[in-house]
Amino acid sequence: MPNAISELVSKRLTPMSANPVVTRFAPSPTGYLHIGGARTALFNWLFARGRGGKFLLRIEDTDRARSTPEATEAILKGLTWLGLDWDGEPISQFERADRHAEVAHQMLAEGNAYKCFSTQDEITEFREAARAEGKSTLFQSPWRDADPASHPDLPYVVRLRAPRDGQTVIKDQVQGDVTWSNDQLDDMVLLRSDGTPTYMLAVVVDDHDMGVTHVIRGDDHLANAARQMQIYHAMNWDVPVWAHIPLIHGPDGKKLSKRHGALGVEEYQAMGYAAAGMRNYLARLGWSHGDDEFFTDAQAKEWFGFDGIGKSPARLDFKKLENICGQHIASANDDELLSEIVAYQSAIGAQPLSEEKKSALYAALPLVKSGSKTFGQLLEKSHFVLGERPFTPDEKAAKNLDNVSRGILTELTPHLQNASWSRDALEAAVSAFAEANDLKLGKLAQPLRAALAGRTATPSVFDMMIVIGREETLARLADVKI
RNA sequence: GUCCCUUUCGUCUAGUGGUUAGGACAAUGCUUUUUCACAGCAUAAACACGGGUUCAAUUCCCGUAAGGGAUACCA
Repeated sequence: MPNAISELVSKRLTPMSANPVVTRFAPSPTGYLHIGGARTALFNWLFARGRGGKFLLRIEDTDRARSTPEATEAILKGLTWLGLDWDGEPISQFERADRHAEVAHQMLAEGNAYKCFSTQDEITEFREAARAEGKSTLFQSPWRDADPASHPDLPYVVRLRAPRDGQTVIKDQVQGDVTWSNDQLDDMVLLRSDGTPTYMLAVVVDDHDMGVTHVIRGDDHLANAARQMQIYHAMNWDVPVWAHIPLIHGPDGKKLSKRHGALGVEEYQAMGYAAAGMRNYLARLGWSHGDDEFFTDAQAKEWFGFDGIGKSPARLDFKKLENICGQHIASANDDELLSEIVAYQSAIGAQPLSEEKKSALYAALPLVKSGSKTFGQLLEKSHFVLGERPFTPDEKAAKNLDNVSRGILTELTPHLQNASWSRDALEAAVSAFAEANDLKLGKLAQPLRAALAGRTATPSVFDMMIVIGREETLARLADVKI
């Protein structure tokens, strides 16, 4: 009996970890890249990149009915937006079906697997009966020990001859030691009756062939790890280090649904979040490094490890996401910020900015980036350089442009005409005018703001005047003149 | 049904056999301010419950409850 060993034990971080790290992200292309998948990818990326290892991509497209090239495209696009770069070409699991079958046949030849001729109807019937009686629904194939001479000439599946005694323990980096009694694990199907490999087989073969050293994935796979380990053992292959991370839940604590959070990452891009902020927020969800909340990629790569990963599922909190993104926008380099904004606009299908507007926006970035949580807010705040004369004030701004205010602005205009065009001089001129007319600065600044930007949320009026220049400032004031 | 996992402020989390249980987001109030925002200060806010073990339990053990996951010829 090849599987007579009574205990299968996976390994912990072993001295093997001195070898180069190889991680992988293995999405199935049945839809967009959702936020949970994105975080799994991020963790794998962080772990590999922080250790000079490789981060590979494998598309698990063996489910032909549900897999689409569009979905693969969307996933790659999502990862690219998030800034998670992978090594080499993505591997198609489907294309490796021959190799998977080869391994299954090897197991068959070595007696670690067997042909099972039970039909699905028979199995279903068995399970229903077992459930009705409250007994274990684990299917025990009658063919496990059948004499090959008795095999009928019918379609069959290949099943693993799994150990029935003893236990299987996964030394998980996040969950700790998790133990299954082997009698809880049935003889899983390796090859379907049409000869195609099952996921369980394909994952193990691919991870092995790709040289994956650390498998970091959602804890919905924890139970799979136990079964997969039996395959590793049957093939006498090195077992990777496993880390099963808790899933992400929606804000209500329920499983993610379309209503809250289970959006494609491209939706997050369209909502105007900065990719760096997204990475930071996602990394912080379920992982921590002391009290650090805001950090760079370089820090995350250096700090990230299994120790900091929590065991309980985390909820999505858009407020915090916004806050973190705002901090990243504020601290971003202007050139990178500009190109990210351009990408954002194209993602939401907005008119691309002219070169002229782009440089105007670039000049305004230092003024608008500190208070903006999303690119949408940043752009809105930048209206004073992006809009065209004559500015149509929005509702709130219009309130600051009643006849009285416009009269005041008309009187103020000559003082600005004569002022030298520096921030200090302008501020002095406006303050002096306010004082002379017994006005509070705010009384004056609000209409001025409305005239210059047509908005109420803008940078300082003096900063705006510097950015748009004397001529434009005076022209905008002339536009609202009585 | 069976198996596995989880549980610290509303949320993300730090943390420890003896702490005033810390931080962040959100909330509230105040300060600053030419608006929004930013910033600063302050307030409120948590160890799921029940048993043990212990001089001492949020921390260790056992239950209970609640949540989640797995139980496929899906991935």
